[in-house]
Amino acid sequence: MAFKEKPKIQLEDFTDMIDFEEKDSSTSSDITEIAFSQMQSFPNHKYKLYEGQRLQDMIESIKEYGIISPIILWHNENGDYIILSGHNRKNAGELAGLKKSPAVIKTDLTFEEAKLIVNETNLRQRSFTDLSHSERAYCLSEHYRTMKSQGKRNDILKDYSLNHCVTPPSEERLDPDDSQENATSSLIGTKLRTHEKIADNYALSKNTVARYIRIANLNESLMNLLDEEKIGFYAAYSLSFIEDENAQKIIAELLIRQGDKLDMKKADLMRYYFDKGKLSENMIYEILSGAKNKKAKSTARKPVKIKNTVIKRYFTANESPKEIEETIEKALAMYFEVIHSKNEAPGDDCKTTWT
DNA sequence: AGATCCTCTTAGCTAGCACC
DNA sequence: GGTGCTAGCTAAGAGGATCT
Repeated sequence: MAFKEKPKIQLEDFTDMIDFEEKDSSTSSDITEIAFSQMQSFPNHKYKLYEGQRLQDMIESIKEYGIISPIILWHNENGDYIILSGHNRKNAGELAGLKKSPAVIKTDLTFEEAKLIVNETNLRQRSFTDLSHSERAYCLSEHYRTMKSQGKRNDILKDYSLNHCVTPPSEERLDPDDSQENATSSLIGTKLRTHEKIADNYALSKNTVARYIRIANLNESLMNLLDEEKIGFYAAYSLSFIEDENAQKIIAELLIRQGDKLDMKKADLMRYYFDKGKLSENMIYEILSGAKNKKAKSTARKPVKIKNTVIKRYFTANESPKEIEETIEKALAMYFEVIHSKNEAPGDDCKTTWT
């Protein structure tokens, strides 16, 4: 599929993506009726369709009232009608026995713009916390990539908002006085701290955003296992460093076959052996089965712990850990000074023994 | 920016103890 | 011996701080 190149627009932050200011009058927005058979899913659509009660409710609603909110379609250069917003409505509509749906047809979009609309409309229908880990990873990595590459399209989102009677998540995003700010962003100094800006938008820490973006590197099978909680979030993060398609495939297959949950320890171990170039299929099997459960001994000294009963013997409850640490350090300095002076003392052969 | 380290919280497990 | 409570330990999950 060939996508047209459009001049790049710099994007400062998330508010830029959902600026409702009408800027592009070349895009048609009339509502028309399109047969479901003509509609195609967006390529690599990562958002899962409703299931269970939610789907049933949607089908019942469509049977009673029909599809009230038009599906947004992208009529691309190949003449295809690609769904930007409305995968669930199409699915439920078909199950309700309908053959067609009202639709808003969009033309003159780049693939990146289309993808941006898919992400944003999905986020407006469902809150971020409702999304599965894989959907969050996809959404954040796309958001990150878009902010890095820049570009936006506001008119479609305006249409979407009008057609769906959606209140934007934040007043700030719709503030008409803010239009200049929300429009194409300035060219200087706005690409810094991308993770932090994204983190602010989703109420996450920047580290969590970075972890989700890494997790987006996992293959589909591992993503599904993550969503099914067969892999912990942090275990998935460790696996994301295993940037080998075949290794990821083997891990997923073995996990599915064994039906076990992959914990952080095993995931860390796999990453460790991958980094050393020793993560063979056999090694993966051994790690998952528990036969291989320890990294090679580290040469780094392990931290020394002092039991609470010892601490209580020498320190009061008022003394902070820092004060205790300082006192222990001074005591050790005195101890080694005594040892040193005794060893140096002339004619003194006997060494002090400490028990 | 990305990776790693460190710290805090929580849950699960175990040992020790008192009581019946 | 069985039961219940408590304290202590460990590992995992989560997020902030720091390093490269």
